[in-house]
Order: sequence, then structure tokens, then C-alpha cells
Amino acid sequence: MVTIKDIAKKLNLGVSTVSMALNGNSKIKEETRTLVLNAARELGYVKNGLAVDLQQGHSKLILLVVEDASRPFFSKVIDFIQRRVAYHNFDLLISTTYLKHDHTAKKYISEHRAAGAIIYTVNIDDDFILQYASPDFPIIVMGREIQGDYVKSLPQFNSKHDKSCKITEYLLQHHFSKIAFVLGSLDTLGSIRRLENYLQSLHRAHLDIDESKLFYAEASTYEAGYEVTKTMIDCIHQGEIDSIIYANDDIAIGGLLCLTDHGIKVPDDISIIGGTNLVQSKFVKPALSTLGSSDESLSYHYAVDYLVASILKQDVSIVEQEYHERFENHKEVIIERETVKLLKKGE
Amino acid sequence: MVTIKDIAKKLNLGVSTVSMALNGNSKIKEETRTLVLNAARELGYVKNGLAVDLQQGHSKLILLVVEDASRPFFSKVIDFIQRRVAYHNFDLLISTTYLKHDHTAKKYISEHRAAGAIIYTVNIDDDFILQYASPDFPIIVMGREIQGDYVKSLPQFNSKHDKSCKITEYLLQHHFSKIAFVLGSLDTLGSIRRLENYLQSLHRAHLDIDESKLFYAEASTYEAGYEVTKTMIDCIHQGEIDSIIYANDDIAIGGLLCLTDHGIKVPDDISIIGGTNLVQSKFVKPALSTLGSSDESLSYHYAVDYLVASILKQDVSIVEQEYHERFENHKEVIIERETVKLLKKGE
DNA sequence: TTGAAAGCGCTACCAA
DNA sequence: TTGGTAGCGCTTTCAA
Repeated sequence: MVTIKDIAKKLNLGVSTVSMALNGNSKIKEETRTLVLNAARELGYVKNGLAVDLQQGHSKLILLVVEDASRPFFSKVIDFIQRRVAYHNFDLLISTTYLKHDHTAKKYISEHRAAGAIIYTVNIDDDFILQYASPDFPIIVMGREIQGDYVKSLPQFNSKHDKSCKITEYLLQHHFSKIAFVLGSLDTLGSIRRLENYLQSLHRAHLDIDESKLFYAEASTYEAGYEVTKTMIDCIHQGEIDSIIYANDDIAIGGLLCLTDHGIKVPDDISIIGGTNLVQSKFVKPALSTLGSSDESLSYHYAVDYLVASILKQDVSIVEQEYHERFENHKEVIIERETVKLLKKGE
Repeated sequence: MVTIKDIAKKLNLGVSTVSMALNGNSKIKEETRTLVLNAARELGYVKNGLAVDLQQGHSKLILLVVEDASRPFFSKVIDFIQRRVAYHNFDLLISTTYLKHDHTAKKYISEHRAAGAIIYTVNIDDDFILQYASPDFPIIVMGREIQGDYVKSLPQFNSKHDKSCKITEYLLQHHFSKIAFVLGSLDTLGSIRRLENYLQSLHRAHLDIDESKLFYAEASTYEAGYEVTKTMIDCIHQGEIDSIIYANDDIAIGGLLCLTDHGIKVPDDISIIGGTNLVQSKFVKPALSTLGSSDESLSYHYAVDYLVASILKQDVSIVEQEYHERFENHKEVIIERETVKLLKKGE
């Protein structure tokens, strides 16, 4: 391995001179700089980034830990976060905890091999996060709530303002009354919020809450959506259910296929609606009606900005303030496509 | 930041003792070990992984660089590689070069912040790879061919044995004659191989090669597949095309939707076939016929095993030998689903 | 069983 | 403009 020492020796220069030359320090004569650069090329020198970070005492690496890169939902997450991180001139590396492969993620968090992390998976538990979050290593958690120093949970969205989307109301308005709800395996904030909304809305509409209309998918995947929907086929045939709310689009797409496979026509026989707008959702037949956001990048930008500010030991309240308004104005919106049967007035 | 020095000072021990205790070295009395462990906990010590790697002179990190995590195809790639890397007790971190965000990937490669890399994107060019591949940093390239020291291109599969799948033959056998071919934007080995097969097969069948039946998708995404297919609608209506081969499933799925949107029935009006079996492909309607592999994990395992051997400076020919047979036996297989109209004999 | 010291490759301070 | 040197946090001889 070639180091600056080797270059220094070859050129009869000091290591500090070489270092400065390599980094384009203006104190170094242009002439020697060229000399150093040439020697570096000749010797095949490559900078050792580890040594740099160690000496500087900090890195610019943000670690993003997601559940499962093969789940379409996370593709979107990665995309938004990736761009925002680049905007701050930080680096982003991704680790997945699919099938409990948490070794790398845990190692990089517990050994402070990054400047901070964004965690969007349930496979890294609360205790672990609480233990390792520190001023030197702030952590942002998405999709669930954790209370602790140096840990920030996102998004809280409008939980207290109750502006959250009335997906159940929407179905109620369109004269559905036998509404089933399918929860994804991950108890993420979004799913929970939607479930609460479901329960409350039924209650307000003076409809009984029927536990037999609550279903649980094993995971938030197409396959799990397909499987859980299989168990609903009988109820549907017996007319016990006239519509289904899926907590997210991943399971909704699987469910849609299952229904089709069993000869159940969507939306004629039953209406369904998803929960997190995915690119894929408009590519299924019939196109999936679902829930979108008026400002999709919002919470991801907030997460990154907040993390970067924490890493830089800046005042995070400035970030909070900046996003306050955007959060106030944020709305979840129904994306009407083809899986909900809209009755005309009076029909 | 708490370091072993702080622990040593607090306990009136030497740093080396603390280091050894922390690492469970048997030379250290169990008593002092407990002492050290407790002090570490109290002080909130966390190991600095960078310092460890710097001192050891090597890391166990493999960097996987992919084009675009939101492309379903790569979900599969990540999955296979992830598992194999874990099997070797190495760490895997992923970087995406979506929208030319190559900064992180290039930094981690050029500054040797990992032990080696697997590159599956066209956004890191040949020169760059050739420049930084070295005994200290072996690189595996997938999906395209690069010649150079310390760079290994995968998979070559059976290119010379010509066992590669006869997808065109398959269509020909089923009495299609006006076959269009849609190339993905990425000139990956797979697409090229399939295109070559297309050209050769037509030639062997004494059919003219009609350049107006060759189409190019802007990218390998659903959207691009949709767009390119739009430009084919007229030809289809005029009966100039009776079937389409898409180089991969991503564009095929987009294309399928486009056809449906334009009132063209698949497979009644036209037959289509994809190129890389995706989970999603069986979830579209009609389910996409496509190309699968008799041993899907093959090239990914090979890539990882080869890279690990290179990093460990072991003899890679052992790995090569190990996989030789598997490659010999490997076949691409047609997965018959619902998008190709199979005529009965004599029909 | 413990500890002093060297050194991984680099940057930055302070002299020269 | 340059260079000697200290030191980032850690591991690992080699002595004690």
C-alpha cells in the first residue's frame, strides 16, 4: 500500500508538504504540487479515507437502515433520502435488515462508523437505539415512536391536529358499511394511525366494530397481502364485507391479485383501497385507489435536515421551525383510481 | 467522546490492558475484565471502529453499488448478495447511483473505505474502475464486461457454449413471425445476449431483420417501458407486429400496461415476453411470461465468493473451479404464464 | 498478568 | 513555502 510517506521519500519532501499538496492547499508552490501529483500517480497512491476520518474526528457518512430493499415502499424512501443527503454534501450508505440480517447495521451504529443514522425498520430494537444514540451519533427513527435523548422520531405529522386522512369516512360517504381493515405486519405509525382512524370513524358513524373484519398480514409484501386476502374470500362471498382498507399498497396489490384470482371483480364485487401511494399501484389492473401525500418528500427532508443539523451540532430548533408550517399544511389525500366503486348521487 | 484512555485513567490501568480486556483476551484476569467492562458501561464508552480498521490495515466491508434501488430487478440482486456476504461474515453496505448520484460510491471506492466492491451500474465508468481496482481493493463488475487486473466481470455465463436461452426460437416455434425487440437502456450483458440471440434466430429462420422492429427504452423502468410501447401502438394496429420481446421484466410490465390502456388485448391481439423473472411479474394481469434461471443465485454467489477470496488474497482459481460445474449446468428457462398465446398443434 | 511504547495513514500546528 | 512533530483511538509486540 502506497502512502504519503512513500511519496515524500521519493521526492525528498516532508509528509506534511505532500499532504497539503494533495489537498490543494494554496500554501504549496504550484510546481511542487505538480511534482507530488505526478509522483502519486506513478506510485499508484490512493488516499486512505479511514485515516482521514480518524484524524478529523468525524465523518460525513449517514447510514440508512431499512427493512427490506425489495419492498417497493422503501424504494421511495431511499430515493427521497438519497437526494436530500446529497444536497447537504453528506454521504449515504444503505443497510438492510431483511431476514434479521442486522449484523452490519448494528456494527456500524455501535462502533460509530458513521456520523449518524436514519432507522426505518423494526429489526433494530428500542433498547439498542437508546443505548447508542449520543451527541456523537444522533439517530432518527422513522415509522415508530421512541422517546429518548439524541433520538428523534418521525413523522408525528398531524397526529394531534387530527388532520390525518379520513380514509374510512371516504368509504362511508360512498355508502360502504361493511368495511374490513388489513393491518401490515410492521406496526409503523402510519398503519396504526390509519387503524385508529378506522376504529374512530366506525364509532362516530355508530357502526359496530366487528373484530372479525380486522385482518393481519404476516409482512408488508405482495405475498403476505395475497395470503391474508385468501382468508377473507369466504366472508366476501357471503357478502359480509363490501370494501377493504389495506394499511399499505404493498399488501393491497397482493390482495388485489388474490381477489382477481378467485373470480372476485374489483370494484364491482368489492372495493379496495391502499395506504401508501406506490409507483406500482397505478400499474396494476384495475389501478389501485390509495392514499397519497400533498407533500411526499416532507418527512424525509425533515429527517435528513434534522439529522445533519444534529451531526453538525447546530440548533435543531431552526430546522423544526422551518418545517413547522409545511407540516401544518400537509394533508393526506385520496388518490382515486379504479378500485373503489363510486356510486352516483341518489344511486 | 470516551476512549479506552479514559477507562484506563479511571481504573489506573494501562490502555493495552483495557484494550485486551474489552476484546476478551484470555491473558487478562477475569476480575480486571469485569472492572473494565463496568467502567466502560458507566462512562458510556463505544468502540471506534475506524481506529480499529486503520490499525488492522483492513476492513470487512463490501460495497455494493447498484443503479437504482427502486428498480425491482435490483431488489433481487441485493437480496442474494446480502445473504452470501453474511455467510462469509463480511459486512455489506449499499450505494445507489440513481440520477448520477455517484459521489458516495466513488468516494468509498477511491479512498479505499471498503475491502472491495461489487459494481452493478453503468454510472461508474470503466476508466474509474480500472484506475482504482488493485490488490488492496478488488472489484467485481456485473452486467457488463471490463478487462483489467483486479477487476472481474460477471457473469459470462454460457456465452461461448451458446446454451443461452432461445427465447426467439420459442416464439418462432409458436408460429410468431413478426417479432419486435425492445432493448433496455442499460447495455447490460443480458440484454445484449438476448438481442444477439434475436438477431441470429431470425437469421437462421431466414427471416429478414427489420430495423423498424427494434425499439429502445429510455431506461429500464416501468415508465420507460410504457413510453416506448406507445410508439409501437400504430405498428401493432396495422398488424406489423405479432409479438414483442422485452429485454427485461421492468420494461415489459410497463409495456403490458400501455397495451392494455390502448385497448390491445394480451395475448389475444399480441403476445409479449419479458427477460428477467421478477416477483412483480406474476402479479400483473395477465401474468407476464418471462425468462428465468435454473439457478438464480448462481452468479451472485460466485461474485461474492470470488470477491471475498480476492480480499483474503486466497487463490481464486479454487472458487472458479467450484463454480465451473454449476455454470456448465446452468440454463435459462422460459417461464410460461399468460402473455404468450400458445397455439395448439395444427391450429 | 499488566503496561510502555510503537505505529496504522493522515492532518494541522508551529517553526524554520 | 516547507517540514518536524504531535496525535486521532486503537492493537500489538516486548518487557516488566
